[in-house]
Amino acid sequence: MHGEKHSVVELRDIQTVLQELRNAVAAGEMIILVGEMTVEYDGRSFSWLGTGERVLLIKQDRSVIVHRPTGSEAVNWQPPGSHIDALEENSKLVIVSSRASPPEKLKITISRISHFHRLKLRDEAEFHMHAREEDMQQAILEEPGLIEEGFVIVEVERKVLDGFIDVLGRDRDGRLVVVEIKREKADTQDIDQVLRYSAQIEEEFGARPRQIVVAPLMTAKAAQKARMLGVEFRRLSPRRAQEILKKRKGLDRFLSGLI
Amino acid sequence: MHGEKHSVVELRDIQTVLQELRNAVAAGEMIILVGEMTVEYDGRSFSWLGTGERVLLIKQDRSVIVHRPTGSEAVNWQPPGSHIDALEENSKLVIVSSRASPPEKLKITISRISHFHRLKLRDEAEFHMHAREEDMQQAILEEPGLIEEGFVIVEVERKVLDGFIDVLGRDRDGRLVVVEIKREKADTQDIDQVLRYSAQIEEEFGARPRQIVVAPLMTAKAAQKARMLGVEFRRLSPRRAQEILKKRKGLDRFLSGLI
DNA sequence: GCCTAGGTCCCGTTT
DNA sequence: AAACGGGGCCTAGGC
Repeated sequence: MHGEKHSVVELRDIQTVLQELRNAVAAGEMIILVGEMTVEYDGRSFSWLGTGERVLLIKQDRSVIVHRPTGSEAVNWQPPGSHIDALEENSKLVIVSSRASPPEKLKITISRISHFHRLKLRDEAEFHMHAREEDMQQAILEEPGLIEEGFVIVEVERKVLDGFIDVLGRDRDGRLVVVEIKREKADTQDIDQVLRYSAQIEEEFGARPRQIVVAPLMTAKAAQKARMLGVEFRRLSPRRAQEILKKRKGLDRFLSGLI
Repeated sequence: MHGEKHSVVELRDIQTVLQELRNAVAAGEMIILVGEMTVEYDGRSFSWLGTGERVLLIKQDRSVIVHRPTGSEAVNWQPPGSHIDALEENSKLVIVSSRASPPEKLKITISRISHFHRLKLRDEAEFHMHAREEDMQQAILEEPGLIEEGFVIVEVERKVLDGFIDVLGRDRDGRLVVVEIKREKADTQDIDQVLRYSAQIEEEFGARPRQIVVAPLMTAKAAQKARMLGVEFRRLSPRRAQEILKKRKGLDRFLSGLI
């Protein structure tokens, strides 16, 4: 770690911890603090968490995260860029993180510290994620036949009044098709959504489009609703979409190698 | 901290770290590890994160969390209860967390360790949160007049085909009222939702109910849609609901003190 | 700033 | 297990 410092500090050195904390925040360092604390939040809602032992992270972008000893989610947090204050109050270390918009404040009152680290972490790596809805969309753009023989793309992410149509296309008969893509099991709301979009396309183009939901599965209720309302279903999993894209990429490389 | 152990371990002691890790997991202790690592995830989607310095938490319930030096969200994680394996691979420490349903696997390959802690944290505190939608509902139940003079509750969380009606009531004229509560700004989908529920109530009771959306605000489009379709709006913020509840609680305490 | 949608969302609750 | 909705959701993208 570059310029790394670390130290274990007793709470009686509260002024030392305060100084370390302020210096670390000013220097854009990360802080890991383990200890006994209470946490209050006041903002979009408000919450109270009584005394217990937790892990506090203050990151290099001044985001603040409090983790309890169980659960994959942080119990309290403050997003990056917030203002951080540290002070002594009744012989306790108090950290206040606040931001103006939306107005919210996180107050952490620390009564015992068992670990305190300052660190400057270097992490320039890119994060790549695949098998998302976007990959399914991309696969359909590259192979419109996934929808059906003769399907052609008209527009992607077309804005309608209150949302975006994943794919707007035409079938072999020239009829408009509103396509809604779901990475996971499609539910009744997804059926509602494609119908909402379809109604707006109908109003605009003067002809009723077909509606197709693309997903690996549908809930039983969604399937029933879809049948009743004439919404069609095409099975496609994000995983298969990803495989299709990989194959095409390999093919592209091969073809460009030939030139 | 009770039974606390901590140690800073060099990666050359990889077998020692392995043993510490396994013992800690077996003992239900929490691990904090800071170091250089790559992270692969394969499951509901898949992701790749190249080498960089991060903070790894393995919690007492075997949830796994990887934090980068910025951002309030973890970059990779695995939920509580997963199975954790630790092994040596090409002179690196590899931690694999996996679960069967849904099938997913997180592989963390650690090439350098700068901090390693085992800790048993005690945290029995209850977490309380207020000013949520539930508080708004509760306030309406205790003071139906918040909806309007003469409003009475008929049923709460009534199940309809694809959802639950927050509050079903009757106005002073005995007409049914479908109430939909939103903690934040209500949007067009919320208008659709209350109309969908209302249609089902109409079918069941044979009379068209009124529809009321309770929220602190509405988006402009939602307001327009509501006006067009006869959906009414009552302004109520979660904050005010919470204050009303607090006042009533104080009053209850006062009255019970009188008995 | 508002609005909209995706996410390995997580989490609780109920069937 | 599946389904459903809330959440301080967070985050990204458009306008």
